[in-house]
Amino acid sequence: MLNEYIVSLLKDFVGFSEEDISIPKKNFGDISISTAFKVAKINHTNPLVIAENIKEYILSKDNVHAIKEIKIVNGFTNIFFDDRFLIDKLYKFTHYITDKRGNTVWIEHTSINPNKPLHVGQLRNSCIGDSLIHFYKSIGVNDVRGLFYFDNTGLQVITLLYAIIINHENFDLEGKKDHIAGKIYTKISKQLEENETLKDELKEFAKLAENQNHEYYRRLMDVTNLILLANIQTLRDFNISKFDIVVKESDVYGFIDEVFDNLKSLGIIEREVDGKNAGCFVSKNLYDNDNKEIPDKILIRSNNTYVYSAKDLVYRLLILHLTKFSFSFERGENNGISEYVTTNTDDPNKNIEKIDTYPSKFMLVVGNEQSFPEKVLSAIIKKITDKREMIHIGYDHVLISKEIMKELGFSIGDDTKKAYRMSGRKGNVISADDILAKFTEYIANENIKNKRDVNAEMNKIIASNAIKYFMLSRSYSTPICLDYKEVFSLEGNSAMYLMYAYARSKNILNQYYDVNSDIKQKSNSSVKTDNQTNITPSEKVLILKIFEFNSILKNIEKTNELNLLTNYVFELCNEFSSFYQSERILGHERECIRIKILEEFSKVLEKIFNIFGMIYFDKI
RNA sequence: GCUUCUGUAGCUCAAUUGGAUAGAGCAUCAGAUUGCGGAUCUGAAGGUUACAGGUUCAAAUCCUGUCAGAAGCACCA
Repeated sequence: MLNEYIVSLLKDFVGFSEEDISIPKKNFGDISISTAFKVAKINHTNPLVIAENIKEYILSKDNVHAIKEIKIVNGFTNIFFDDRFLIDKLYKFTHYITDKRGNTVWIEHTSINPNKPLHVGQLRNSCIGDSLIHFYKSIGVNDVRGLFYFDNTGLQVITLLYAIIINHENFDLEGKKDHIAGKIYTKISKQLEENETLKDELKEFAKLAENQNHEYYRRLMDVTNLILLANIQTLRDFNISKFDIVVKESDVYGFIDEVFDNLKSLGIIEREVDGKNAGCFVSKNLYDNDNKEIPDKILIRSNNTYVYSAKDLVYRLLILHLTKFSFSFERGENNGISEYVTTNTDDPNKNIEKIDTYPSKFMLVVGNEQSFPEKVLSAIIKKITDKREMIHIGYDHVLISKEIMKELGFSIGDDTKKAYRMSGRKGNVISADDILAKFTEYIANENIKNKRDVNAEMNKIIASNAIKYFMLSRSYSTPICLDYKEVFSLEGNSAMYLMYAYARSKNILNQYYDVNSDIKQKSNSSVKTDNQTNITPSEKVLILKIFEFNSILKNIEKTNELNLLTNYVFELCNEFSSFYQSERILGHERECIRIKILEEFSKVLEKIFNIFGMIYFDKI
């Protein structure tokens, strides 16, 4: 909005670039330009002189008199806009749309090992991934898809199956299958730690369960599918359901030999003749984005078996259309999971399809501890082609607090640690279901205490919003220490605060619409236009904050950091709250413009709620 | 041991990616309100950005060193 106008004036000014524009923290100006410093550095001149030049330049180009005043402070060029210009922009306000609409952005998140309930750490992953999907859609990218990797093979799930079949653990109990599986898995893990011979038996069992023609394999598929459905149900409770493509690990196996033969012939991986990796196929001579050498990574062991990353690589190459092979997908929503699910059958009765597009931008949301194998895979792909932009969204762990550990029944002793890592084997895990149930109950009690009339369904939605918002409001590199006190906070920068602000603005707007019901039908703007030529200081603060939305969206497109948006929306609601508290809106002589401000405010808020996948209400 | 990341108010986190006077929320204190040591509102206090140097108009941010913490470096999955 405002930035665009300044860019249009300054685009031919030598040394100017769009990044020089920023919104100052205090009342230095409506927007601020720092170009003078850059130019001064190159020319070895005084920045104050350059800033004066910029000022004169802008004023000479400003034919519509949009600018009221320009102040030079410490070398910054600070611009104050004319009220009429701001009002005009308010009535024409539209949200940022990217110029990369034709891009294909595929985002993979929440890869699941189906042997336990989804835990809060994975929930962080889901929240980030799902919100990024909504984000890219909201800025107008046409082809955005959510990918989901389903890890239904490997030792973890086979261990679970062993417990069910050989140890006769009851998987058919009433209840959510992921929770039943989690309990069985924790139990067998303890037994495995204590009993060495059990490990050998498990290895023998694994050979049978990996054989696709064996009964155990079919059973494995059945069990893991049931757990997957339970995991998906959990995500749906958090309003996370935008999965377009599901890739089952079991369907990757069919391609692995041929894809790797290809990689060998291309020289991407080489057999090591001597040294500690003798006999293995390794990736060599890879460089990361900073051109630093990446250590060799074994992909095929000396006994000709594949490591885990190998499967990952094959999956990635197929989905990115970098081999001559491609997945077959079963099409349709009837599987209860997503639009496309991989399959290895060629049953003519089923709706089998190929996907003939691939992403120009592939984003993977995965914990920071995975950054090494991820670097290897990205580097291999970069070696094959530079036509795929690979982005790794790494985030830090979700830890649990001492108090919660105690509550779960772990003896801490005089341990000085403040936070603990979760471990499925030990069973000190907080599942997403548990925290949602606990918080829902907490909200319900709060609402009874405050005599609010809120139904059970709403309590659950409020709880889910709050947890998601909490997860998203931290920058990715910050480890989250889970403590009920913090997650359950309904004050400050929390979802509850935003929902209240929204309900307040909606309340005023609805009252206005009731009185002025004729306006909505007559024109596409729902507000009477008036000839206001000035704005008050408190209005101006809120208007400028609303305009800032677009630069935030632009910035997120560049950095993918969603907490920029949580920070922004909190500040926005703060500005709204103080405006609401100090100024009258309905019945005031400035009613029209103030209603228009509220309309734009609530539109921005709605868009942000949608990005975060938060359900919102007109009334709370 | 090597690599990477992190270190900001008592606590939990921000800081437009090198910008102006480092900001919020809890907690604390002082007022206001009232059947409350509770709830709400207003305000205040709280900082040598782990430490020591360096780079420049400008450093929490970049470079070097030291200290502290976390993760990764498997023929594990």
